[in-house]
Amino acid sequence: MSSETRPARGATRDDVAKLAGVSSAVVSYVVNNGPRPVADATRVKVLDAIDKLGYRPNAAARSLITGRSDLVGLIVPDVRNPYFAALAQAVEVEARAEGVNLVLAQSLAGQLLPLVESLSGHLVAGVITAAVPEPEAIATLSRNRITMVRLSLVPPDVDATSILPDYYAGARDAVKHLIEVHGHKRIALVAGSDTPDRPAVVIDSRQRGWEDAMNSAGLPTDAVVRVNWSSAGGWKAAGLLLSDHPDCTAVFTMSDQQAIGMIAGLTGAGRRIPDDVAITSFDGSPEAEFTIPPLTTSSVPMKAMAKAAVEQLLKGRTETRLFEPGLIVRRSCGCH
Amino acid sequence: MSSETRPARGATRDDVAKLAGVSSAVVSYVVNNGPRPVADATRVKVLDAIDKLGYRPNAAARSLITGRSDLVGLIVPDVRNPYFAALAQAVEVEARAEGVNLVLAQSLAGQLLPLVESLSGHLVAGVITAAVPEPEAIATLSRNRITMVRLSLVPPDVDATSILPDYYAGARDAVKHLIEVHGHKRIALVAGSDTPDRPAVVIDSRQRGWEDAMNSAGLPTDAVVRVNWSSAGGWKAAGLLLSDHPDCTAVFTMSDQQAIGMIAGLTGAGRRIPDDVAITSFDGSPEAEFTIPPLTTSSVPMKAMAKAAVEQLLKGRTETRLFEPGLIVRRSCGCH
DNA sequence: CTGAAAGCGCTTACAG
DNA sequence: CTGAAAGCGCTTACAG
Repeated sequence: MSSETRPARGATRDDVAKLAGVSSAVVSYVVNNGPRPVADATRVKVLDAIDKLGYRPNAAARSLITGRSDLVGLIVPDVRNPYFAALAQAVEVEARAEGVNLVLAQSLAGQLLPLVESLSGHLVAGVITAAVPEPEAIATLSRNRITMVRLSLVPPDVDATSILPDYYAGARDAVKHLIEVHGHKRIALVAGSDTPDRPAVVIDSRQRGWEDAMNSAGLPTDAVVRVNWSSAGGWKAAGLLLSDHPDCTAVFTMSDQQAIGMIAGLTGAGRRIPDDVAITSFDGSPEAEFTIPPLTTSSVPMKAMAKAAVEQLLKGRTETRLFEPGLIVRRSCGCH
Repeated sequence: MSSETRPARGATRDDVAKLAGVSSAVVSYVVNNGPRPVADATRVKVLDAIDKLGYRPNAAARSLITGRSDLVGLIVPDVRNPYFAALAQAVEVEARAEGVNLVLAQSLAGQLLPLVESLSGHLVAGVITAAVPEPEAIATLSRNRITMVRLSLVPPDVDATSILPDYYAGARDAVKHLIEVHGHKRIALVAGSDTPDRPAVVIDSRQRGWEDAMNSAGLPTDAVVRVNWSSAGGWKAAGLLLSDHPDCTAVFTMSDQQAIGMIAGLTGAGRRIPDDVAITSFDGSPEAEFTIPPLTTSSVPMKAMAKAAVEQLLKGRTETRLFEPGLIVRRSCGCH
């Protein structure tokens, strides 16, 4: 199944029991704070022995008997993408706070099934995914009764536990800002796609947010550019915008990475931001503060979402929850 | 020790054995391709049964008996930092190629000891760290006979297995480029530090590379700015450069994140890059392509390093290896 | 080539 | 409050 290395045996529970002069069951009671009470004097002896021996419970033995582990799988497309890096960082922090170790798996444009199979063998307490799982992967998880939580994954399947930002409201409010505060009438949408050539399988709620904001103001929604969710995609979108929709005075990009590439592309083409083209984005990533000009963006409450995801997993809840982004206003939209 | 959820029991080896009409030992032989040979006809029966039952070996039971697991710990300060994200991505890919699952742990300016203790309990095959471990953490690992590989960690302790870029040569060559190709005479160093207020505990080899390049050319090495390894640090460095070393015509930054912040800071202050201040950096991160202007940077061969780190861990080797960065020339240094 | 059996380090009824 | 004992699902000598 895998390449592995040297054994790493340390003191066992029996060693501790012997040194403390108690039975090994008592050591368990102390280590786990139950399920039987232990006299204080006994507890002290055991704790001393544990300390003296540097004893760590063997997670494998514990897993074997309890049928679960303190492992949770996290699946992201690619941690190099700053959005997923932020997501992974937040989930790791929340998981650790709950005593859970995070197994990182990247789908990198591949199938999730092998990842999920590998994770199942570890009796993971559950899987948090920010990548789209194919039906086979979902089936494997459910066969092994492993909980799956979708984090920031659009769109949620029906019945699936999802923790996600309110993409719709965030996008709508950002576009409204461009319309109502800055008076723009021609605002393009830079949509994200993993397969830019083909139309999206489902409409991203951010697109609906943009459309509704435009429609409410009686503005046209014909200027749509669909590119990868990356800086390179945004760069490409800059070119498409200038050639296909030269009359647009503003843009809403679905991700900060796209906005970063777009700024580079537009600036390289001699356009000034926000004077020639105003930009508002979505994500709220830290690097949005250091673009030139600094980027106005809808900030996703990642920490709260990560916490909710870990909680759902551990508590076994299955409700879907929406988190409101907040617009961080900087110079790229024309403010200041 | 931790919050955990529902059991996830599936078919066991005995179920497979029963269905295939063989002993459970034979199932092991098939699953593990050894250590005993199995007749082809028998193997087929077993494989069929495995398939039919959706059987996955229980990693906990296997770990318990073999004393090791297919888990490897990866410790980074913070995955949100694009450099560590790139590192984590590369290590995850190489680990998975070897059938190994990566447990992500972030030190986030805290101690490594609790992370290491948590990992030890899982009989991890080893730990790869890009964060500085304190002596207690090192002791815990060695007590549990867990191999530690330091990846891109400066400076390596004596005797520790380290996989790192040739910081010295990379920095020296980058600075030489500024001197020899572009004729700069006053080149500042933006050094990194986790504690900018205090002097660095050890001299980063990148600093020595800068110094030696300057010294060889008979140039002064008094312009040093020490800031955090972040965009925010680079932004701050821009201010310090303009106030403390206004005569510098070029800068070598130790990390791309710092360069990104520095570009934003200098541009915000009305300086043109590379005309007023030329910049060369270190890392080779993807976003360096989308700064304005695009950033010249020494590219670290992360994939090769990650592969070497995983290999060292699994093979139990302990040599230290250096990897040569390559200078990616873009516009920030004055080229093109 | 195949199988019966011991044992990895734990947890948890159960009995005291 | 404490302990003896069964058993989680595997691997691997050992015997056949």
